[in-house]
Amino acid sequence: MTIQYAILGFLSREPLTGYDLKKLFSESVTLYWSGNNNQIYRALVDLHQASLVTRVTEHQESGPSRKVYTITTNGLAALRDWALTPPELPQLRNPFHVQLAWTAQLDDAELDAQLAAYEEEVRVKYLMVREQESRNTATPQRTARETLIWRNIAANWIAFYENELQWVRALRADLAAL
Amino acid sequence: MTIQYAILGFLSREPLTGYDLKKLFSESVTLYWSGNNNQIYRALVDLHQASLVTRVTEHQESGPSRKVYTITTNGLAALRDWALTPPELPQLRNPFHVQLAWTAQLDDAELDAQLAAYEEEVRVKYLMVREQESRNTATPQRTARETLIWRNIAANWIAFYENELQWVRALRADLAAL
DNA sequence: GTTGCCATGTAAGGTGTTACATGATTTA
DNA sequence: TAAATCATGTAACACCTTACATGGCAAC
Repeated sequence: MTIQYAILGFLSREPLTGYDLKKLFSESVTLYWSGNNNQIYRALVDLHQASLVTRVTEHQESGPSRKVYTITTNGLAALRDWALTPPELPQLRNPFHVQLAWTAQLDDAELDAQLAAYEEEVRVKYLMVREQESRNTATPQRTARETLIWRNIAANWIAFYENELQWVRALRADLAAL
Repeated sequence: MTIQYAILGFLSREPLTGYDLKKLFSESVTLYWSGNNNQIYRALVDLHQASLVTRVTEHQESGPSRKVYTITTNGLAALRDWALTPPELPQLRNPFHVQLAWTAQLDDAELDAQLAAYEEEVRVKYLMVREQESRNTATPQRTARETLIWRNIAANWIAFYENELQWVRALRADLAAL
């Protein structure tokens, strides 16, 4: 359900094609959709049927024709209504916790190897998020308020991975001390 | 796929029924399954077919008959193999970020009301997690190492919500200062 | 007497991912 | 000549949630 509003959000800045949206989603770390076609193209059909967007097909000489979607006033109203909807809690799922919880059969070295692998994964992701934020891709910059919000969303992700790194390092140290 | 291993993990401590597992999942904050019947009972059928668990039906005088599942040596081996599997990154999805990102149409008061509502939701959840951890439910306590791990998993969740609280409070202050 | 607990399961539907399918143009 | 990019879409499947269905017993 939410991906439709994420799409409406992007369209509230400028008209885009499905392909554009696909790239925006797959490049973004903060938006959690993988940018797969199935969801995006279906969502666009739904949004169009609900009159929240209009569609114009542009035939190009070189390359395939593109369908450009533009948000309608209905769409803007829907986006505003949704923005006033009660906030949901973040959903965190950490399969590694489940894995960790049941490592009774592993010896100390095997356990630490798993923790080291996790630490490395988190470190790489952390650097990726930081790097992407420093390049500052796709930030709206419409108002100072919006810029502040977008910077803080990115900061939230950075803090999350920092927290995760600290945690796994502390756990490894505690286990070594045991 | 992972819920099967989470079930195997619980069964590695003691034999349990589907109903027991359902309660364990729905009471646990760190395991992210809602504890719905559909997944659990289907997973148990699958595990049984794969010979990772055995099933014994106990007919009770008072109340319905219960099917008690016990892990097999195959099951223990499967759990061990899985514990050595490469760790996955945590998946965090925060619908509120998406909502926040597109609040350009809201005025300052409306925006802060949303942030306040989010802060309150996080605060309540945070207190719940802390409270549950202090009651220390369902901790295995088989070895010092396992106890340390379980305490740290809980600590990770507490830190996560603490981080989220700090973040939203800082953001509200920043926006107020703007 | 209605709610809650014990205990099993099924149905339906929403959400999300990977892979498949097509085909032209540009870049290495 | 192989690959990446532009641009659309479909198929299959995994995952997860809510609600439905049944029925006895205990507690308030």
